[in-house]
Amino acid sequence: MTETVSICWLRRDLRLDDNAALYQALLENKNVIPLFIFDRDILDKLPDKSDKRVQFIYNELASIQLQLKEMGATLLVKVGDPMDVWNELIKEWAILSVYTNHDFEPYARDRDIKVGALLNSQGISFNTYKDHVIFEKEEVTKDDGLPYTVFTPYSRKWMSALTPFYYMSYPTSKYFSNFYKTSKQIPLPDMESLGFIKSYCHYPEKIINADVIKQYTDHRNFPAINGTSKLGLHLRFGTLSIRRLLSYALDKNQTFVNELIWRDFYQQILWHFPKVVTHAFKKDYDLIEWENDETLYKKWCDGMTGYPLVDAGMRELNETGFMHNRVRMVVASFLTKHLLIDWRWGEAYFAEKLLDFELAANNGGWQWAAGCGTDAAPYFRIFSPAAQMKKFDPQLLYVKKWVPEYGTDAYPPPIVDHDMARKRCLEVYRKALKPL
DNA sequence: TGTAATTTTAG
DNA sequence: TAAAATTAC
Repeated sequence: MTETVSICWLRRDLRLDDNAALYQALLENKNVIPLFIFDRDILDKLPDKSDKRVQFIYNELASIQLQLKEMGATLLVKVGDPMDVWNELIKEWAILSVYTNHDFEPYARDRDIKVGALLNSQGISFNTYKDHVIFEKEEVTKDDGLPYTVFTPYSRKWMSALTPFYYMSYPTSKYFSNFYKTSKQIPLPDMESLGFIKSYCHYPEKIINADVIKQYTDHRNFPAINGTSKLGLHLRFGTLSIRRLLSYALDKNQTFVNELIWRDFYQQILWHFPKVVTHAFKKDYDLIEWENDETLYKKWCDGMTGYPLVDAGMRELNETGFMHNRVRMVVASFLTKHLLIDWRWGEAYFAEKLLDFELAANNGGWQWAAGCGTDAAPYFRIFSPAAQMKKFDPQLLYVKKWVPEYGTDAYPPPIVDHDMARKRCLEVYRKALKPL
């Protein structure tokens, strides 16, 4: 191979449209090849071998492959440890430069430092871009340059810093002629060779629903209403550009925009405070003496707690890979505060089950619920599952959909008494946080 | 995006 | 006396 190529490494940005790294790659080069690496380290840790997110990635790659084929180009898909793969690629191709988008997770940061060093040592430039968020890293900080750890002032600064520059789409398609041209398509490895079983799943559509955005403020808290966008999966894997979604929502609904700001907020928290992956943001909270009762944990997982709203949420999650956000808060509060089970257990369960699982947001949400996170609910803010149900599912439409036996003998009695659990939680938290 | 107990206020 | 406001956790 004598002709040089440039590679655009896709990760959580599975689209050809409005993609920062791909735009730069195509603008500055000819012979651009998009690449995806199925990372064995990540795949092998997934306990469910029919994981629907792996299938989602696979489907999207197949779709990208098809789009490229129509242009006489191809996608390159590799399987293995990223460092091994890059060592191979260096031998297989005369690589001029590599382009990719930022990923703020500790594992990804470490990986990218290593890959960058390897490429640079071979005289190959490694160019990285912001794509996944509107503002990253130090772009929105307090006046003294320190990161915000409270949402409200962060969101104000975020809004005041926002100009169209930050949500303009990258016109990638203008430069599609710069893809590496080949008549022979490189086939995708099949799911079996990745160690997974093909699964068929109905994924939330990549459609911005005008009514949902318009009515978001009034409808978002009611799980029986289809009032949320369900776009989390597409934002997670970059099948929808955050810039396109923001520019659509910006003049329509600030409440919805705030949710997108929460997304940036937790990404920058993860960037500035990577220890949150394993530790409470407020470190005294790591002193809480969790009960960690495995039997109760199992009942929570299975939606058999005897609290209808909690059980409805867990059953929705188990069956669909989705849970309404209001209910996510309720089940998280219940696990940590009523059952006194370590928030990391709940975080791990969500990570396994949610199609829209995103480390930054999931970790932020769980630490918020447990009270130990940034801008977290004070520890004495304990949701009453019954009161939440009365407020947000007064007709029991959501509960009855997921817990049809509610109200019959078949439904289990509560696994803990609310009053007792509430008082116990206050005591246990107070004990750990006494020095405050 | 909290709840429950207690106190105050309107009528 | 019930609703509203306040307070404590």
